[in-house]
Amino acid sequence: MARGSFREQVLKVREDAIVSAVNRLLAEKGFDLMTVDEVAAEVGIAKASLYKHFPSKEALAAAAMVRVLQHAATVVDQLPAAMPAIEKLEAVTRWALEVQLAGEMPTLPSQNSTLRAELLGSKAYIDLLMQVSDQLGAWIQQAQADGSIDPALPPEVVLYTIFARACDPVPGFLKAAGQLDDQKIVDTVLRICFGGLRAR
Amino acid sequence: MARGSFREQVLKVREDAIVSAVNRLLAEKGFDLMTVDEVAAEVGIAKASLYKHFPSKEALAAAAMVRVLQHAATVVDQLPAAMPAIEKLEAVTRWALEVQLAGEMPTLPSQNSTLRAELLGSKAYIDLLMQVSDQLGAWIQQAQADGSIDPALPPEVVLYTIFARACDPVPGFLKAAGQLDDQKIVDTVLRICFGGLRAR
DNA sequence: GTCTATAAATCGATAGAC
DNA sequence: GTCTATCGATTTATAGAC
Repeated sequence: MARGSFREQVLKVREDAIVSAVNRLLAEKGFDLMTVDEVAAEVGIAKASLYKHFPSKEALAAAAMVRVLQHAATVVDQLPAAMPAIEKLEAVTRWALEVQLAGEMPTLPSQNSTLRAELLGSKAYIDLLMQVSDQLGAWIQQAQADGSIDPALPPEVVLYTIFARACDPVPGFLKAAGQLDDQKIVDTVLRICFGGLRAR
Repeated sequence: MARGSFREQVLKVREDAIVSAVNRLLAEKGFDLMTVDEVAAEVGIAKASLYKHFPSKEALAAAAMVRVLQHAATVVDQLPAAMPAIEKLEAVTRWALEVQLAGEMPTLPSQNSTLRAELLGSKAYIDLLMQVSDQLGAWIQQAQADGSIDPALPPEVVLYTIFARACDPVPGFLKAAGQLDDQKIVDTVLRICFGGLRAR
């Protein structure tokens, strides 16, 4: 029925607005310093209303992580199939650095056990994480086979190193220092990640 | 007078114990999740007594950061003068990775403004930070001059990249994954930092 | 200086009216 | 579902006795 569908759409739009606010606040101050009051204020609704949509602060954070993983999965899917594996890996890493530098990459503390439990209990999160990890893992294998990535490196170290660019503090520090523009920061950090500090 | 000196020593030992507890807790759960109650409990004194030694939670964290910087300064000072600059940089980075992997590297959130103010207001912290940064900066300049570090990289990016190894999440994830022992983790992360992911 | 006890503020979460 | 108002728990920090 059209009326119900419309109301569902309104609900969807509101929840999108909530997740956007959570995403921004997570990127800006992290999970611990983000308060539910702030989220409600940014969306422009009462805190109690917020809890009608999401049952807990952890669920809010999980929703933001699911959405950023959806973005990542889209980026991964839309890379040209003909592109060499190493370039695909660089492209995804570049995307993560750009999102982070734009202040739109949500960051979660890996120590918080309550939050960990919520994430591990979210099927959407786990599925997306595995989907992205599997695709990156296949490219890493290819890149090591064709000799573009050092075959001596354990593949999971390569994967973690790429994932870690999403929460690398270096781009933020460089931006705060103000000497380099965003483009140069992304280029340099990407270059160091794949090429290392040593000269070639 | 001996009596006063003795009591001062007792005080010093107690404050060392406090800073050690703070150091461990900061490494384990970070600033936000560390509570002053926990610190007091770990030291075995009442919270009010703790506040007689340090005026705030931020001051506790700053004291831990000063001590780890003192350690870093010692490590930097004791490297053989004849060692090539690039090897000195690698040695310092290795030390930071080992300390972090041992769960003894205190980590602070860079977003917390109250904490930032406390650190920037601590002369001991600023002096040590500049001392270590200057020494590393000189080595970076040497290494770029002799061609062992890519001269195209902005020196401050190299410095930040090395500093960031102290809070790199990759070693912890690899340890949690359980596939590699500590030695191998440090070697691999160090190799990636200086050599990059790409094959040579 | 160390303790017990508590103040003061914040935060996650909920009750209940509409 | 949205609101106002508030609970209950936690946390930083302090008062005051010894």
